[in-house]
Amino acid sequence: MTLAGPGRPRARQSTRPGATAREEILDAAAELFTTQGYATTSTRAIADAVGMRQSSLYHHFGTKDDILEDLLAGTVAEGLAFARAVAEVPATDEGAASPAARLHAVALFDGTQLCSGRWNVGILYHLPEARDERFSGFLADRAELRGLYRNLGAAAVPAPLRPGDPQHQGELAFRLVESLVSLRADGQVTPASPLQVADAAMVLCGAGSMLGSIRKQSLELVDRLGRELPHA
Amino acid sequence: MTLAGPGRPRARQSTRPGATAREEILDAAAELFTTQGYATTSTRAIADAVGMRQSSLYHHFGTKDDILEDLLAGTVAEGLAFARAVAEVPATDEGAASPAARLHAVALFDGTQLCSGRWNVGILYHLPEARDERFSGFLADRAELRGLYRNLGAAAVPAPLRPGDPQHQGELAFRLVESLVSLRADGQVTPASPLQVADAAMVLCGAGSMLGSIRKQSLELVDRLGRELPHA
DNA sequence: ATTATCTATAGATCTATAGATAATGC
DNA sequence: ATTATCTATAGATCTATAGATAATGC
Repeated sequence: MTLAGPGRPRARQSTRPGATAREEILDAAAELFTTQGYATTSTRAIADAVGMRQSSLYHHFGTKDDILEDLLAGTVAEGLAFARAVAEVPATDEGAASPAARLHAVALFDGTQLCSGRWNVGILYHLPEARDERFSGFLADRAELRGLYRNLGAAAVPAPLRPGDPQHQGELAFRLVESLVSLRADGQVTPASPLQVADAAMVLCGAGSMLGSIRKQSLELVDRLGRELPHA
Repeated sequence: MTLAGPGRPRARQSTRPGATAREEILDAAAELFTTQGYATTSTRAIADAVGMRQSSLYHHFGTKDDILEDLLAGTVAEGLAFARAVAEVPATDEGAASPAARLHAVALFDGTQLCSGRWNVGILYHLPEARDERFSGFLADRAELRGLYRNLGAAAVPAPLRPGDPQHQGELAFRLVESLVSLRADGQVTPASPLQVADAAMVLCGAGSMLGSIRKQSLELVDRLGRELPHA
């Protein structure tokens, strides 16, 4: 393995996935940020993990913050797009999208995403740094997603079961899905976890007895709308 | 306000709560670690917040890690002590401690703690740094607490309602309680939140219809055992 | 000319230690 | 003598920039 000389385009034989150097950097950063934290991870550590020099990172990203911003954006974008699509499905064709089934579908889609990536990127939400105004784009997306959960919850739960805040169950559903992040961090996720969590959200909404039909509608929604999503 | 000269014991007139310098440091560190993160918070920033010099911190703590360790220990200790006590309450006196009521009580106690401190210290669990082996004492306590939730859940849920992992509902209850941390971080906690979450855990355990009597037993447990706890 | 890398480094931290100083308590 | 503070600093980072170099593509 010949060392790349100055200026010579690096021989891209890294074991790290990614078609471009930029993607390799994002993958390495995802690994390091999620396992060691943002401030603790130096740009040098990222560069080492990719096999380039620290300063070379700056050809691909303006600042270290830009790397985190990119990762954060990547984690909500698809889930938000799916939730928007679900919220807009017309309710009136052959009854194929009850409010409860919509919420189930959103939870299932989100949960599956949180459990399936190479790294547990959902953990980035929990970084204190992520709450900074620098990342307001990400924060706005996440707030919008949370709002969609709340609205779906309000529509799904029959009025007598929701005293006080009508969006309470939706909020809990959102949090339950996000808890997959901690579950995964503790090594407790199984392939069944996303479905279990989506089901649990239904139970919280008082729809536990209708799980059979809800699941069927939900899977159909995930299948149909998931395919239509612009893929990253 | 005269500046303290070298060696002169600092005039302790800080607005920060704490009878001793050590407690003031812990309070300042709790504020900064929870809002800005661990690595991002310099020992200088902590010292400034307390009104002393950076190096003076090292009279009270050996290293920066020791400060975090102290805070982490403080956040689980009481909850774990309570959960242990609840698990050991004899079940046979006048039926005053059904498994469901025990789980409810533990969730309610924990949740109340997570929502009530001056700072949202539960967020420290989410710091990637906290998962490091350096803090194995804290990690072991937290794992034990999680185990107690799981056992209580298994005892509370009637067998036909728990296919697969018998401790699944207990695990979800644990996560639901912890989600109060994120809820609080997003400014969504109300005084009712801990009870709502404990109730939700009951619904997940299929005990929603017995909430009335469970709540009554739970409050009694919290009241009685909470008073007996060695107070920090 | 453009792209992707390199070497070298400025400038700003940050943690922890060494040693001085003054008040307190015996 | 002990305690709690201070000043000063060593030594190790860390981020981002400047400028050189070589391959590529027009």
